[in-house]
Amino acid sequence: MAKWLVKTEPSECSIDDFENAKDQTIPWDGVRNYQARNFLQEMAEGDDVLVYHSSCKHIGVAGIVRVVTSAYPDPTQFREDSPYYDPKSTPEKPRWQAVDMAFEKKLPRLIPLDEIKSLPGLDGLALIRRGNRLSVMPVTEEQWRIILANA
DNA sequence: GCCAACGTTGGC
DNA sequence: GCCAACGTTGGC
Repeated sequence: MAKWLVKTEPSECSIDDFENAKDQTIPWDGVRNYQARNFLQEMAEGDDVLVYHSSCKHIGVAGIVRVVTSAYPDPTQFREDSPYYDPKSTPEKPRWQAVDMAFEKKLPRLIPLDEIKSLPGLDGLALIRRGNRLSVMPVTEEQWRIILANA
């Protein structure tokens, strides 16, 4: 099973939204960056994902969700009324992918970004590379262990 | 609200 | 295919 980290603005979709949805799944859509999309495509059912809250008061890793589908064409790219509409996408040649995710758990406490930055052994993690804007990224077993050991 | 860093776009 | 202009991300 691969492991991942996704960024989200909690005002859009937070770990609490997942928890409140409980048995339902939430589509992870609206990703409009090719590198991030490629990672979405690599995701498989059963993969674990760290949920990172960005652009908010308490920035950091807030919980874990699970991938419950493989990637499929992101329906929002075809909807003209969606902020994620992409006129260059067609159902025959979709540009963007989505996966469905389900709540796994909320961490006992949020692990703040500055704490993650201070942990040794995370130099390779895209999240803390300077100027990084990637919203979907792989996490190695080692990085996963280091981050969660701090929860 | 600021602004550095980055990705994308489009003219040439 | 280059690169300047522009828009967006995201921490501070």
